[in-house]
Amino acid sequence: MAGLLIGDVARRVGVSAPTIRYYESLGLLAAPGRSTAGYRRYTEAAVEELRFIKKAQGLGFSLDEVSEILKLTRAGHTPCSQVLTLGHQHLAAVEERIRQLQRFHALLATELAKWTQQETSVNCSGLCQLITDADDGALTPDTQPLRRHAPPSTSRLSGRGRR
Amino acid sequence: MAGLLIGDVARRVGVSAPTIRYYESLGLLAAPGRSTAGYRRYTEAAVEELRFIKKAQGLGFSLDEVSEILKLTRAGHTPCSQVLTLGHQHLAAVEERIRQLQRFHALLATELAKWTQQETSVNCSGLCQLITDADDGALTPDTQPLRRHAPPSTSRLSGRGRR
DNA sequence: CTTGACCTTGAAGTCGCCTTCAGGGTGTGT
DNA sequence: ACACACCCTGAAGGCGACTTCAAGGTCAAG
Repeated sequence: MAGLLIGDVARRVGVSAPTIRYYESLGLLAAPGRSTAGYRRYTEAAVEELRFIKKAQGLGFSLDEVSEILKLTRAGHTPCSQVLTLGHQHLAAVEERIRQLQRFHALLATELAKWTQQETSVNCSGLCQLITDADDGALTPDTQPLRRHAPPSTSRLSGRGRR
Repeated sequence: MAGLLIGDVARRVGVSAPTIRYYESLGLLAAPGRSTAGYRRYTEAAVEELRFIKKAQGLGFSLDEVSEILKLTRAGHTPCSQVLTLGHQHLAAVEERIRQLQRFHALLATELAKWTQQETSVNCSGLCQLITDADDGALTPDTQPLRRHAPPSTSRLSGRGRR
């Protein structure tokens, strides 16, 4: 009656309970009320805030940025112009990244095609030509390694202990 | 005369000296000869290897993968079929990532456009609408925050101490 | 013979975003 | 009375690719 338990919120929003505590520790999520036993008791508003955080994160904002936005919001300022600016920055970054990846894609596809053809004549003279021949033009200074594009993590589902 | 010092190699390739040592510690880069004083002495071949590593990395291979490729190469096997397999995997991953980013881009652009129009009516009621209104449809489970797209790091330039 | 820019090592710190652990309390059904 | 699923805290671990630190040794120029 006194509100949702952390696990309920977690299940509703689709994050883990420790994640929620973590957000609270960052000051991202306001500390909720507590039951006599010390259990966190959340309101629907808190669920919405959490959803907001997740959504913002999904939109490419870092937790730091989300934190900024929320601070401004809570301080009464409408942070939307800042959000807009950040948003445009993100948009530009995304565009750049897409272009980068497309160049890379074309390059990789071409190389792979070349290689699949002359399959037998494997002239990996010292260093594999596939890579050595790569056109530098497609490479940006800090091309990202495409991290975790298929992580065997059970995390996000967080389907631990249902009742 | 005995070869390049680690700093020379670093400057030539555009990485930091510790990075080179780090690669060596990973077994990525073969341990070079040493001067009587114990200084690493590199050959041009080593510079090429390092360039190879950086290029492979730029192509989206992780250091682990680069390591695999190099091990196979050194073992005399032409790793090209493996590289080919890895390459195809990367191609698929890149395609997926591009699709993801394009969905994200469309979403963000739409939201920004909406927002730029009704600029004045900034009704950030509690939580910024810009984000709250975002369509869930485009958000993938693990959309990546596009980390470090403009970090104030002096790292990569590594213009420390020239003589 | 000192200065200062280089080199050496191993260990620890950084970043972002959590997850996992250890050790313990709470609340409900049987 | 007991099991069992939940809750609490603070600390530590993990990923990937490095960077930074501490505490020294080396070498060429002035």
